[in-house]
Amino acid sequence: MSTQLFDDLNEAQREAVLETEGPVMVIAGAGSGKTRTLTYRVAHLIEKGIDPFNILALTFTNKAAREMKDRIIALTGAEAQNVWMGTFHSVFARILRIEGHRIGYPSNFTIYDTDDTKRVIKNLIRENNLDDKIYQPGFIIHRISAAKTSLMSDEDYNSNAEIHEYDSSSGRPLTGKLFSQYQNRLIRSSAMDFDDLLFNMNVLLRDFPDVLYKYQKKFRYILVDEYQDTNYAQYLIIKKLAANNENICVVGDDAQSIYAFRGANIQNILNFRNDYPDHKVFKLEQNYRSTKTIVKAANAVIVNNKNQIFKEIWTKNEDGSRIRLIRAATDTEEGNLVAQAIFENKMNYQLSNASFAILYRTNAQSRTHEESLRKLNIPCRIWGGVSFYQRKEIKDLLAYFRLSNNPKDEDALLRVINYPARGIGKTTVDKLIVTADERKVSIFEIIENLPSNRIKLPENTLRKISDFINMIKSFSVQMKVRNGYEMAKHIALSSGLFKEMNEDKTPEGVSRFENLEELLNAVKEFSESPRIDPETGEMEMNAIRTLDEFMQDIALLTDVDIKDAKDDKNEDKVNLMTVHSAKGLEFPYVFIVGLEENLFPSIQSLNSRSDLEEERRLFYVALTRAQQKCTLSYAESRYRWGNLTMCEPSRFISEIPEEHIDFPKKTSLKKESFSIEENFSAALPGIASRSKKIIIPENFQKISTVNNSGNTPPSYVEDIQVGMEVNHERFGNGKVLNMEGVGPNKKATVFFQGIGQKQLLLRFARLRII
DNA sequence: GGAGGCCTCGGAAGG
DNA sequence: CGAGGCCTCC
Repeated sequence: MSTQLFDDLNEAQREAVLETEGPVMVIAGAGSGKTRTLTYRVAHLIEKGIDPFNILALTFTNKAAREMKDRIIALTGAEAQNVWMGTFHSVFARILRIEGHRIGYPSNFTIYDTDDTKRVIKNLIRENNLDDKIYQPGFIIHRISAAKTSLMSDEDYNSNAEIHEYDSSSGRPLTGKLFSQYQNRLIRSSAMDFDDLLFNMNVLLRDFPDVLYKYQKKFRYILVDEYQDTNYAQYLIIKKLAANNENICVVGDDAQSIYAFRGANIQNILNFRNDYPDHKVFKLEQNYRSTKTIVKAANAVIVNNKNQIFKEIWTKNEDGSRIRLIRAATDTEEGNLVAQAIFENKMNYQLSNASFAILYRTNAQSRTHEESLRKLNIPCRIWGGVSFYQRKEIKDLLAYFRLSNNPKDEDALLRVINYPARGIGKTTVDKLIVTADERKVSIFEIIENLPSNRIKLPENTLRKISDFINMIKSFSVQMKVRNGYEMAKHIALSSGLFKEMNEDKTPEGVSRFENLEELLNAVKEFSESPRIDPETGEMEMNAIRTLDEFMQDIALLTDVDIKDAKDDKNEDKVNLMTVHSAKGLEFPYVFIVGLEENLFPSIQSLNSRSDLEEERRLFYVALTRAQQKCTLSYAESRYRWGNLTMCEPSRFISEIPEEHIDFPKKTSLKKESFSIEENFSAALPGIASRSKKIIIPENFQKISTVNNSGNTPPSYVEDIQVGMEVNHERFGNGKVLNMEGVGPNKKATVFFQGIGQKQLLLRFARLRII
């Protein structure tokens, strides 16, 4: 196997694999075989006789970890299962479950995700009677997260004069107080948020020399993927763990750093040479993925960034076809043209659907493309978006699991104490919160001993609370011993959640119910898998897998990690995803859509140069996903939140040298625009009065009415009928030809024909007339 | 205490 | 547009 192992590598890759001792930095350009190098490096270590238990490999996504592990197992055999490989968060959560008792955390602590955090912060803002316009939850969360990431505790935060000055001058002097309250609430809930996992890991390594020593000894070889995306807290953990052996290998590409917004510090990779003076650097510059055209175009774009490590990406691959640019009149047309291009390529070259990817800047763009593809009967899969685990029904059931696993978990308790409704209302809950705050214990501890706590509540309410708590207590006891799937089903039934969901027969309700079943399926699959002892690596075939075991890392999972019963991932479908989630992937044919100023680059990035550089790196990542062909597209007008806006093509398009890109020949639209508000009024009296002014371009084939009237069913629709005459100054007289889906909460579509071949589409979506 | 109407306001990205 | 929150009414 060894010979084969090295035959598969080029010289730079081989050197990076063989240099196992001492600090090593691998600068890996896009498509240069980075994963292969990392995989083979670990395989080589195992072949050399290093115990897999002594190898720590950190990645950024669960998917990357899983794929790498599978490949290593394929190379070296099953013992590679024992390599400590996972995301920073999952590996440190695992360690914190073992060592956390030293800093006051039980091993069953709950991990709060961003939604949970947001709920807690919102509650605190309300309890403090603060104005959430000034104390915006998002802002407070960002301040707290940034502090934790730079290893600043709430005490540090509150005793720092400069910070206090900053918060005061921005009108939020109580930010530090909220930080402390938030932290107290987490601690009394036995919970950590994502930042705490990294923060507390640092505390452990800082304050407990024996822990530091234990893990330094254990992790003799450390590998870090995507090093350019590490933040300070992560950087410091790695540095401490590696301090003794210094067998550390970091792999990254500064040109693909796209997570500065969440604290990733590109300086970590730039400073590696200072941290480890004896380091060796290997640059992987040969691209195996893309055509010459794509590589050159990407190089020409990224060269516009000031901040970067010099490297020259090149390829032996063929020239390939030029990059194509699609210009569309509207977002809908963009979707149709892209779908059509996919259809044609598919037919002409006999390609599978999975050869195609549509990459966009924001998830909101996915819908148009999904619809366009469906019209041509091309199946597609949308990656990411609203995560499975963020759906309300899933969070609710998980909250029951969480609460049973850790009754101190206040966020879980508040979520389900009255859902499904059991007569424990807001007034009661507020009373409980106040009492818990006064006595500095968790709400569960208060309601566990309601009589002795002498809280004045009606007899009826007391009984309801006591029923609830007995139910949770019984769950708690059972969940440690019963089979996980049985237990999950039991909770879903006796909590009343299943019944609640099952009664809703609307399509949304049915889908929610199916989601719950899917979660149960995930538990089932887990319950049926063999248990692997984390210490010895041995498989225990007959061990009962319980629900509290399942709950360990649930907050760290994303929807990509759950096996979707309704959608086999091997099915042949076109891939739709954001550029961020496309990182690390490659496709023969890539479409980068929505290339408009204010969208890609995003409007928020345009104020500072560093943000714009990150957007450019993002575009670079998008381009370098393509193996064979790359097509760019933009629309000249786009609906955003119901408003039609005019768009300019992205500046990034013009950064591609003309020799590599085909511009569309004909101008499809003139740049002028006009308002048709008055004409609307004339044509359809009463409607335009409630419509926002809309601007449509000349020669425009489709327009929609726009309104902001909320979710009220249209009551007027009878006023517009098929056959009705409409007058339009520009398009002439027409007739309403068709109306679809008229009715409460539905969209009414009205077609009418104007002069010549033009057709106007009016969409009266939930329009209200006074 | 709860359901549902009505209005406001946001607007990216992952563990 | 649509999620979330407030407010009213039952």
